[in-house]
Amino acid sequence: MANLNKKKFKSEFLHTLNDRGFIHQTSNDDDADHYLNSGNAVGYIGFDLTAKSLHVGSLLQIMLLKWMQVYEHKPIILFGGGTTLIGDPSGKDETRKIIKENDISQNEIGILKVFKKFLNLDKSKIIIENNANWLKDLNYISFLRDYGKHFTLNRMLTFDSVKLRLDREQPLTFLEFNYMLFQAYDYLELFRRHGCRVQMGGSDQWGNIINGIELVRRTCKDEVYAITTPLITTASGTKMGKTADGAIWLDEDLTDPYDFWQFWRNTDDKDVIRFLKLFTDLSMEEINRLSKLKGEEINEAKKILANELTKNTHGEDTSKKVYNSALETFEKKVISENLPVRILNSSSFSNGYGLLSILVEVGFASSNSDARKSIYNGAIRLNDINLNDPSKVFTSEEINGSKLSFGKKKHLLLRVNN
RNA sequence: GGAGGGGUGCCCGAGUGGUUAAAGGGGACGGGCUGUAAACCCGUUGGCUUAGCCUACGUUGGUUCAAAUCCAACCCCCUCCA
Repeated sequence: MANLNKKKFKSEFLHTLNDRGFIHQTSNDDDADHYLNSGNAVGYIGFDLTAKSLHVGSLLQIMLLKWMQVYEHKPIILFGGGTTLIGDPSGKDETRKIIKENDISQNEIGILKVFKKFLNLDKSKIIIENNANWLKDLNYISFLRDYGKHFTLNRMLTFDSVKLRLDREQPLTFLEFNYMLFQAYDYLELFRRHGCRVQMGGSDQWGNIINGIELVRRTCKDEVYAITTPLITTASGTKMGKTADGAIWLDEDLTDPYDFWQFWRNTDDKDVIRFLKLFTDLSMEEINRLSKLKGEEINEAKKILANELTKNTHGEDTSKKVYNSALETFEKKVISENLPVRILNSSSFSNGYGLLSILVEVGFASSNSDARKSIYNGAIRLNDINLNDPSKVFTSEEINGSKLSFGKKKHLLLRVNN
């Protein structure tokens, strides 16, 4: 692979991607650059339908599609309605749970909702496909005869997705082993149907994509390309987008916009500039300016990161609101009316509002024991006053409208519902 | 099908009859210091009506005053042989 940092791309699309740190590997980059320079290129990214929405781990791929639209290429969103029935073994060290077909179609609806926030879904600007359309009715024998003959086990066994399982002594079923054939076939279908010549994806998709390129080459004698993005980890080495409370979703019903904003605000110093390049569309000039900030000033860049992302994901009004609540809570140190509200149902607290029960109810503790431990650790405050008596019982008046805090960063407004 | 090795808490990994809710490390969370950062120091990390009790070391039975530790059967994984 060429040294991409020094590489000059002619196409604006690849140039921008390279500048902003999106590119991990490309296949045949001179030809790909030429193709993407000619305007109206077609490129796709596949999305599994394994969850009811997308989280920030998918944001990088969404941004790729967005940059395609910016440079007037035509992106394809490929929903893996068919492949999700199998489960991609890439990067997984254990077999995926089998997902029901009904859930898969529900998931598609939720995921489409996310794309609507970031992309222009007008039919002239984007193609939305679902590989169930061609995979579900495939004839096994003819598929094997037509396409299976292009794949050798010798080669398939060398792919990382396979090796990982074998090395870790985890089972890899034949079902999953077939996944890569289907993804290769997807690329072929999209090439035939839409002239698609670019497939993008995370670096763990490299093997799958290369298989597709190979299949197109063998069956159509034509050249298509791969672009993979680096695996985004935080400075502390963890996978992007996971917190103790689970994934950070791009859906306000799954992750409160307040928490979404806080997630970005809490970015490690060393990650801020990289994330601004990857996850926002701020100009490089602006980002370069921010990269000169030092020490405490970096907090300004973090706020911009959080504001931009919240704006793009949840809209301008919501972004302003959660920004204000952060200012009030962390800088003015007042009880912000804009904090996430948790309603306590009076019927569940007929014996008074016991502290342990409240903590479990709002999700600050997983059990009463867990709540006790947090109290012991000095993590719990009500209106900024430390609570250290696990047997404390409040009246509804004491609780209603109060701010309950877990640690320094998690704050909720309590409301009592009669 | 045969021979051997192995299945321990979120993960890795000690533990071969009692003082083991289970060493150690990692991760995570909390406290301190800070800048809602990093690093560092300290604490927590099965559940409950918490000075006590209950459930736990692949599953099910058994031996024993006492089992993660011994025995039997079963399930799963790995290696070598067929």
